Amino acid sequence: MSTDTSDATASRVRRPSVTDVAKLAAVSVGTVSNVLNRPDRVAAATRERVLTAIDDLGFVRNASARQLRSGEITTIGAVVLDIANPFFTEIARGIEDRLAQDDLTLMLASSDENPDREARYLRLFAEHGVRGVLATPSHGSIDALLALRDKGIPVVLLDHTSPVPELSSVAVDDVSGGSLAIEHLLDLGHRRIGFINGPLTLRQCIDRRDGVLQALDQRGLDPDEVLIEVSVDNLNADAGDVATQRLLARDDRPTAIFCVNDLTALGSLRALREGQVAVPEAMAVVGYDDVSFASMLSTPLTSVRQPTHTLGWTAADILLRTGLDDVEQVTFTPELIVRGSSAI
Amino acid sequence: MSTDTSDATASRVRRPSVTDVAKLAAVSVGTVSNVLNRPDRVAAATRERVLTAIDDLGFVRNASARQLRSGEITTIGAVVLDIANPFFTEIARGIEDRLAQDDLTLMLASSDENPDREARYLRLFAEHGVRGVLATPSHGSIDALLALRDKGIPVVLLDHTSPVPELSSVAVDDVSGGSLAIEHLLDLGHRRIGFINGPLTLRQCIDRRDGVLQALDQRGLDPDEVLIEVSVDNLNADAGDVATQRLLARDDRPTAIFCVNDLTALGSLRALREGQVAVPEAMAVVGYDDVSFASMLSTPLTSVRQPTHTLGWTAADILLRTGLDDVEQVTFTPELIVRGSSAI
DNA sequence: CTCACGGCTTGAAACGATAAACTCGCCTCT
DNA sequence: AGAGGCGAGTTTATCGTTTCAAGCCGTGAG
Repeated sequence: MSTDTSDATASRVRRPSVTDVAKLAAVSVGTVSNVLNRPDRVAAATRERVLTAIDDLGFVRNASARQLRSGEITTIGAVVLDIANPFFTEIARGIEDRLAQDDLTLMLASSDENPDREARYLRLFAEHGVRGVLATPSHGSIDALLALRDKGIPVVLLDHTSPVPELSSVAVDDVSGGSLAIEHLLDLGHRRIGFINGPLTLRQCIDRRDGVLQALDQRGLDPDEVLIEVSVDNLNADAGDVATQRLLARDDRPTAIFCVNDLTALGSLRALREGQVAVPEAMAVVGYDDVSFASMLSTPLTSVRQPTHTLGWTAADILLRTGLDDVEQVTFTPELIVRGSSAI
Repeated sequence: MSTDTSDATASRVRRPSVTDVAKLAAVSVGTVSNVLNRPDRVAAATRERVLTAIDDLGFVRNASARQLRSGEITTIGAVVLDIANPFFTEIARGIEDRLAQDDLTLMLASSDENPDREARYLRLFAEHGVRGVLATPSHGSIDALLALRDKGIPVVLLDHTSPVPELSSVAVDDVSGGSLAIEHLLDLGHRRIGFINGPLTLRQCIDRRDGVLQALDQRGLDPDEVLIEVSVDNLNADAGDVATQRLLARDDRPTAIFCVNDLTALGSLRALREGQVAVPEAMAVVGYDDVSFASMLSTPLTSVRQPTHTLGWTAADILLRTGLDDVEQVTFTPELIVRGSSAI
């Protein structure tokens, strides 16, 4: 029995290589390579022999050696802000679907809005020589991405309009999304509005805020009077919960809250329920992203919808179509979905 | 402008290699390699010179060549059933967190319950020579996973008790989870219960069903009388919606529904709302997974909670700790979280 | 004065797969 | 009959990195 194990172990020590296959099939390595890559150049009988040998040995191509020699690459890398956020998994899905068309694989990583983590993944991708990178940049990582591009790795920004002309990007117009949300609340008559925003190091947060301010400006309203801004570090439910509690504790409690994304809004709704604040009667809530469950919440959530799947698909498509040769900057337009959390 | 582009392209043709660095720093390639891997063996002055050269050239290690020569591997692969399902993204998170401790990277892929897709990813992982594989097997893929293990790639099954003694696995006891759910409904007095289950090719679906049947048996109830089984192909909201409509159309409409996962339950709740069926008064609903938003739904969802993050973390931990040397099969116990969708 | 030693560096041989160049019969065409 | 072409294989250089035996050189012990 112990013999069994050690035998098995021994046979596992080294993966069989083309040389082993060649030996067993009594041909040269070149022929094995031909069977693998240009089967039509090999006589049927020989091909059969080689294939049997491959089967017998359990041979699997070594991707490293293959890539080293041929330079052919089948992987592309993507860094998103948070893999636990449905918004990003839907994007990932869009990416995967586009890549599958070309038989490519996705290396998916989550930066957690942490520039160090993002940098680490970008380095890793570069070392692996990925065919290209899709990234939702966090603060200050544009330079790293430009450097990547200069090294010959095509980059497409995800959910982020490129701040420089050299990078392709796919984004949703978050400024107009921010306007959409706040105008809706203003139309409903709200004049004290809480705005739970994420760190202003994130482009999404900056833009949505700009949209909010623009809309106020257009109506001649003073942001200092209308808006109560609360900032959170993470764009998740817990952060939204805490921020909402802060808003509720204030003397000048707002009558509406605009949350920078749906996860935050989820937490906000939780805090409101626990604080026994009626939604939308005592407090209207608007979220952003329109994640799949937004319509199913205790109070269906009004939210700004973005074409997530299309976003990912398009980003991958631009990457594969243009490579380094061209720059394309696409912006989609968001749409407000009004539900029970704001309208009565 | 077009000149700009072509210039840039030209400079990108070849990535700088250790040889280039060595030349610039006027040392041998061996020294460069030492700076990279065993910096303490290199004199400080030399090390500085090499590091500057690396910086100047923008040198990035070639992971393929590195892996080819040294055999050292920093990637592990994971195939889950559906990356859009929060249950699996939480698992992925657990995996990532464990891997980060050892500075390893995750290649995450989604099989969509499609054995061909799964097989393709497994092959890809094998070619890349990953350090190990975590997989939520779909129907019939156990053999492929055993073959992988025989090739020297450690495998840990994810959310799946190993049917064979050779494979490590991390799972939640879905049989007892199924019992938990159905006993809860029986305790509430329900005697006609709809059971929206996924394909019986999925182990999760089989086990939860077994748990249901066991619980009925234990109470001396006849499954044929109590249970109305409806089968869906996909474990998502739309499938749950359609299945629920089918249940509602029946003459012997049930008074409760047990959905095999929360996404299905989400769809079920949607159908019930649209059909104007009061939950839980006219229809109790129990889900499975306790995804993050289960508590926030229009009717907070009773669900069977699983330790998702821990599941992923443990799977990765077993993989890294034991490798091929040992087999560990861990089973966690699920927990019923009762909420408004079942209790009045 | 020699020799051994230790710190630092070098140079060349791998790793596994690929592709270009080449060999060797054999057939066809002029 | 000789040139040329073709099909089926083989040989071999090569990708970029790591590793390892070997070399160099100054120092302290014998």
